[in-house]
Amino acid sequence: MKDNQEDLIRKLELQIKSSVPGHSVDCVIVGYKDEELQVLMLKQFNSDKWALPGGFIYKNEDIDFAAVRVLKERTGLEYSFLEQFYTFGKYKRRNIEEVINDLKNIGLDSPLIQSWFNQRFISTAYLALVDINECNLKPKGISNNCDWRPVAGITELMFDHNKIVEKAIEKIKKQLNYLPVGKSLLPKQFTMNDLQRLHESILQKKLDRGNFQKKILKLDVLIRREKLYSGAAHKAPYLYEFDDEKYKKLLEDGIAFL
Amino acid sequence: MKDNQEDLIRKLELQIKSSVPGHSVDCVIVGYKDEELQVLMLKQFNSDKWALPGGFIYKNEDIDFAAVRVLKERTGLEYSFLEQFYTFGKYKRRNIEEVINDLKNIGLDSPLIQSWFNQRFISTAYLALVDINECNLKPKGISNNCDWRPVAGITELMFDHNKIVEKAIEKIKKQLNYLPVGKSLLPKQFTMNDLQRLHESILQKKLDRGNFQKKILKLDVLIRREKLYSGAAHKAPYLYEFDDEKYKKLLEDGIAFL
DNA sequence: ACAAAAGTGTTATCCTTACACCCATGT
DNA sequence: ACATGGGTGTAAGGATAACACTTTTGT
Repeated sequence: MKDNQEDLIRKLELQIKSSVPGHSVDCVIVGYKDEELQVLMLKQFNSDKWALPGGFIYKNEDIDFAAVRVLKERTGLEYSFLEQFYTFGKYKRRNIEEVINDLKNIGLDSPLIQSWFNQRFISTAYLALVDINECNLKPKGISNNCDWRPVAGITELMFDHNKIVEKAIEKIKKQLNYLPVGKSLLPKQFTMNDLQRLHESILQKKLDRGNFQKKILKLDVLIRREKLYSGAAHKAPYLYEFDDEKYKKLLEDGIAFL
Repeated sequence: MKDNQEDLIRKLELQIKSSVPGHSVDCVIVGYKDEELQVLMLKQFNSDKWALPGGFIYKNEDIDFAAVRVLKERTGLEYSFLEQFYTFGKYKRRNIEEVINDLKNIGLDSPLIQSWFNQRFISTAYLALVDINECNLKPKGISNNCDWRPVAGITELMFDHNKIVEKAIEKIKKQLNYLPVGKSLLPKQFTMNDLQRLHESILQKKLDRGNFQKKILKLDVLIRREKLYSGAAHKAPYLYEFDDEKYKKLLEDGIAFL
């Protein structure tokens, strides 16, 4: 137990020494489960508050790649939708006392670590859209707890992370207008109803069934597969999947669909 | 002359000491003149390349405010459209040798200054839309030249500034779909033709005169004023100005007009 | 009178919206 | 047979795009 702690301290110090000071990345990793958007959150430092997964930027690393690294570390995913969306740089965005306290509580208070976390940090935030079923959550390093939290039920987070999540969700809403986000958030095959409920849960409003279907199909990015017999007492719905070719083309052409 | 140089060095060193290391802001300040979008650019350090106006972030200053400060320093404007749009953090985004060389050439090579500019810098970029007629350009500090450059004719800039400008222009195009940018870029009063040409120069395509007029007027944010007699041999056009109240409301409601 | 550009009108077409209708399925 | 939800159809209204017509102005 003691050794483990020493190990952690040495590891963290090593990371600190090879990272850019004063700047971090935070990832809002969004998935979809139980008909709700979910954000991957973790409890760091034994804190009582949830926080976004984040990381430091190695001295010779592009910040975009730091975000890719964080995403992979937490979910195991290598390729996924990932996009920078805002940089949070308010002078007092972090409550430093809180951090130092948590560090002490968990016994990670070497001088180097203390002075590192005592800095002002500017954080660049990234939005990732992932298929939850493909994620391999692994609590790592100083965070002992890591789980999906429904967007609607998010309470007070660490620092300014509530604002970060808020801005990320806004971003998704806008994305929806020119990007069929289902490709990233749903499993490979899904029913039209699945897709509609996803859109409804993002837009927070009911959509007309018939019109939704027509609109999506007119985009010409879906392939209709065999029917899904769910065992329910009604017509079996078709399964759909995205046509990779056409999806790619849609992205390139940057076509609006609103 | 020597004293002046010493002064500059001391001033710069003072600024360096009170700034956050490794992070800067760059402003793409966009105006409209001669039927073209124009970007405010400057020649720093006697370099042969143009660069965007930028600045460092004081240790106790929000980054947003650093951008406000840069905008004011360069244009004299206090209130204007100003929005963060991207953070550029590639490891090798700046050619450090180039900078050090320029610093030497101009005689600004104290050890502190050298080591400061020798750092990796991550830069958060802001887009400002301004009315050129209201700007008071003032070359200041280490930059001896400062002027409006037409977007179309921009050649090779310092560092990754070409990319920054490119992304800013993309942003404006998107803005145009839900924000009548004329409010920020045109003088208080203008003709419908002025506004149309502005839109055309942003979208890089011709628009139908009749349809444009109807579309804009339907937005219900313009007030029609007296006619403008230009002395030309044709019907005099009306002057228009934005209705501040309705414009504000439009922004709040976030109404799309595409 | 005429050219030039401003303001307004007309029409066909497309897209959106609301809702109705029929179809397949398991009980 | 029937309730349930899936797929498709229709008609009204609104937006868009192309283009024509009328008006005002200085020469």
